[in-house]
Amino acid sequence: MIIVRETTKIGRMSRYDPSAFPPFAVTVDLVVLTVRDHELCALLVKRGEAPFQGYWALPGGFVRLDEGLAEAASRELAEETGLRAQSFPGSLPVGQTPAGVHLEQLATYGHPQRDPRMRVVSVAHLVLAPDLPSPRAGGDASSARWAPVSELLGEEQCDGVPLAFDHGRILADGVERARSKIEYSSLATAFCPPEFTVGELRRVYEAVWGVVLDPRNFHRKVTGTPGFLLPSGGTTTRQGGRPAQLFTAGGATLLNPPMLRPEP
Amino acid sequence: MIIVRETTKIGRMSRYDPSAFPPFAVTVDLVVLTVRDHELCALLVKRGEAPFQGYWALPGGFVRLDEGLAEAASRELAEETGLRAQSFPGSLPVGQTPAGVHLEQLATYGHPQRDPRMRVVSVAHLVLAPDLPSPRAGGDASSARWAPVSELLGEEQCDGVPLAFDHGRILADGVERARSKIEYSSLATAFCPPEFTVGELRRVYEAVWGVVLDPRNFHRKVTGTPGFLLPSGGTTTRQGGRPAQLFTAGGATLLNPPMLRPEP
DNA sequence: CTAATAGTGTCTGTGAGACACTATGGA
DNA sequence: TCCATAGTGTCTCACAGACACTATTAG
Repeated sequence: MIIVRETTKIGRMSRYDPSAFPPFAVTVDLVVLTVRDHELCALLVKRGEAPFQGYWALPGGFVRLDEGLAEAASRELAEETGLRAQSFPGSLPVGQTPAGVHLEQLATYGHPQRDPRMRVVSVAHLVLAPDLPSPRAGGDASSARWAPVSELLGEEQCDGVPLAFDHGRILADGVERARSKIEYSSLATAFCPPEFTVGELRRVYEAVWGVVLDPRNFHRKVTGTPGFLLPSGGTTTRQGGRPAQLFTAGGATLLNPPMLRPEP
Repeated sequence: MIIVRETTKIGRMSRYDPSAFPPFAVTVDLVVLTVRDHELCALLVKRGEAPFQGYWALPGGFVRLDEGLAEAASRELAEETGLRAQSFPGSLPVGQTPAGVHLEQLATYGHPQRDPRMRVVSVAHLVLAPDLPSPRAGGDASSARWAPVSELLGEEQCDGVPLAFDHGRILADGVERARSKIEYSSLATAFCPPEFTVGELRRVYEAVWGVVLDPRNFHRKVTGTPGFLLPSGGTTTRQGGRPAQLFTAGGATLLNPPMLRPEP
């Protein structure tokens, strides 16, 4: 039987007795990814207090008792970067602003010893943003930076030092989510400014996947997928060469057939 | 034991002050899916106490302070069904027993009002199991049942009554995860007994997707994908007709190219 | 025999990858 | 002029879907 009424034993209490339950702290952590200078980068903040004082960590913070998880992630994002990401209910919490900043729940990490001081369960969220001017962390610019994920992954370290807590694993999971999700969705446009060229979108795929794609086949593929790109009418030569058409993200979210990530 | 010292300033406390944090209850809920009689079914338990007394709900329970999330899900699964699912660390917590029972984290649900009594954050997990004899809920068989998801979804109700809490949405998310994951992984074998035929595997796909697949093309596809199926040598006529080769699940987890789910 | 399922072979259309070729700007 | 990038056309191979046909059991 599931129900036990003794409230003294934390591990064996009634399943839904509201007066006695094991108390957890719940936080949100953010994997904020962008493409800068042909490289996939993640936002890191420097910890100012123990434990892991002086280590780089993912931005995040406590969930308040009166706010939802996506709401908390959104608030932390705004507090630490000034970005605004709108969340709305859906099949798995996913949000996207008109500007293209994308927020979705990633996974939850709750190993009993992941925080040495107390039992913390962290609901990690993934944010995909276009290239941003420069990070600010609550006004303190020196304690936040964009770090290329290639330096962070593999060894899971930053300047030779691992990230705080289990943030190396969370970051790796977030990067893998982003890499696989741009295969079958139009999410790569979240890394682009409101108007972008096919070449700029291709460079996003190349940076996220770390590969080189054939420009001609890529062009044929993305312009031939209905709903992926909407021509905005204008052109630009900001990449040099022949003027390129400008596009905005189309309404389609799922790409069928998907973009294929080349094998190693 | 963790003590909350400052209960007055819940919303504005220091990010990592261990002596003061908003206290949450953390639970795991389980979306346990199986294929019975050509139908995708989910395990439900009947609630014996308020709120939602008498309603059907997903199995689940509190996470203990000394166990991880997958561990808690595993324990609840064993307590409520007798199944054993092994969990191990990986990119997003995923586990699979030799017998094929598969456990993975699904998503986390933490709307402030999802439980009317207190603030509960629930980490939902997805379990895929082969057809099982009959459910038992801690020995109380009358309070657990397999319900076809077709009756539960769409209207998100059961016998005309919705599931307790937000379990209708959690179930819908779990079913969608299962439906999409058998496209590009060999996870459909988790619904099969240790040895199975190509026809039995095809009926799993048909039940989960709710479609009819061409037996010849399906056979060519799955037997032609390296690492998906391993011939076990034996044959069976349990489905009638010509004896069919028996297979076990191969080592491959990702199918490339994927199985294609037919359009409506 | 018939019924049922298992398994193979063949054709066709779609689309990805490779790559030649043309188009249009700037230095 | 050269050089860079944009964009089109064409060929080939892989593979999904449709479906004819054979194989092997039970009844």
